[in-house]
Amino acid sequence: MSATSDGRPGFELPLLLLAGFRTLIDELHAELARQGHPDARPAHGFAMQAIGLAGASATEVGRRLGVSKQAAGKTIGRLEELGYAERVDDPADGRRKLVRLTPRGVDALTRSAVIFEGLRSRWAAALGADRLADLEDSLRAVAAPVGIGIDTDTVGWFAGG
Amino acid sequence: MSATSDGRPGFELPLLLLAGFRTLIDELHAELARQGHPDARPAHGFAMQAIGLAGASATEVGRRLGVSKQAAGKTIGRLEELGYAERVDDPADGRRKLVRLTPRGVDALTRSAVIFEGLRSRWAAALGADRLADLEDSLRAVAAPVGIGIDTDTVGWFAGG
DNA sequence: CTAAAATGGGCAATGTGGTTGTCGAAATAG
DNA sequence: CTATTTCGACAACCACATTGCCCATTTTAG
Repeated sequence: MSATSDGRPGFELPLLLLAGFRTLIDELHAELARQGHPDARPAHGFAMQAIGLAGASATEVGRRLGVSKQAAGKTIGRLEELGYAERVDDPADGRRKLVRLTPRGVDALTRSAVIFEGLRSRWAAALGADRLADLEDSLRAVAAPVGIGIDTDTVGWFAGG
Repeated sequence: MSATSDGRPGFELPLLLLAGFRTLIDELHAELARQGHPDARPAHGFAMQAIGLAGASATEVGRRLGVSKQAAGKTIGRLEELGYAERVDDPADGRRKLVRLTPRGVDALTRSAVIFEGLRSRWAAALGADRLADLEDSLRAVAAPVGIGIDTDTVGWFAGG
């Protein structure tokens, strides 16, 4: 039997993946808001992840996120305004400015990791640990690889800048 | 053993879901571009889905997409420019304007459905039909429900307008 | 039937994010 | 010491979303 004849319309699959993603991110941010980070947005989380605990240059952040350095610079500026990151001059290179997470930024990142673990545990409890592991394995097999430095040009990608 | 101790970091799950979604949508649009719709964007597809073959009012489209009527109106304007939709006065209600897909819009929607079926078949071949079905079942169980009228305020949701 | 309320659609202003182009300052290559 | 490359930022512009406001029309209330 063909894979298209088992009664599941093909367009449902992307919707389910998106719904799963959104569910996790929404719950993350709801919890993050409760824990003192009400103004953190998904885009900020990805950017902070790209900055990392070690810090990085704006260009490097852009590279990790898969966006232009200008876009990265703007997002970093936003994180600065929100108190999540700061820019300091690189003593070794007068052109560069090292972007570092503030303690508040580190706190947000740390809490996010904990919350994500909790959410995954919830899914594991609902589905069974092996079914969840299988789901992850499956996605890893068919989806384009995701690294630590994610691809987060999701906004522009979706809207089509 | 706890679900958090099986070596899989929690933050990978949302990334995998996003990667899966993006993979499908990217491949859809690559194929759509080959088939005569090079300027169709993901957002347009969702909007056309919301308009549907029967047509709808701008307000209704906004409701289905989960965005304001102004936002829906602007997206519809965009679809008009691209030749995918058209606005006609509703003879029964002078306030309303019925948004309808043009033949080109219907073509894009029809082709999308076919392409999605093909993509799902590819996944089924790679994973096995039952593993894919199980993946869908799992997501259906833990993710917020997705209807026909999807939630596509994904852009603003992500960026935080 | 007329006046008030609700509804549909569009305009304007604003916010967030992304893009390309450009430019000055600093590092590096020759 | 020049020439090129790289970093970071500014400007202009696009796409999408939001809220506030306004006008036309339909519906509902009195």
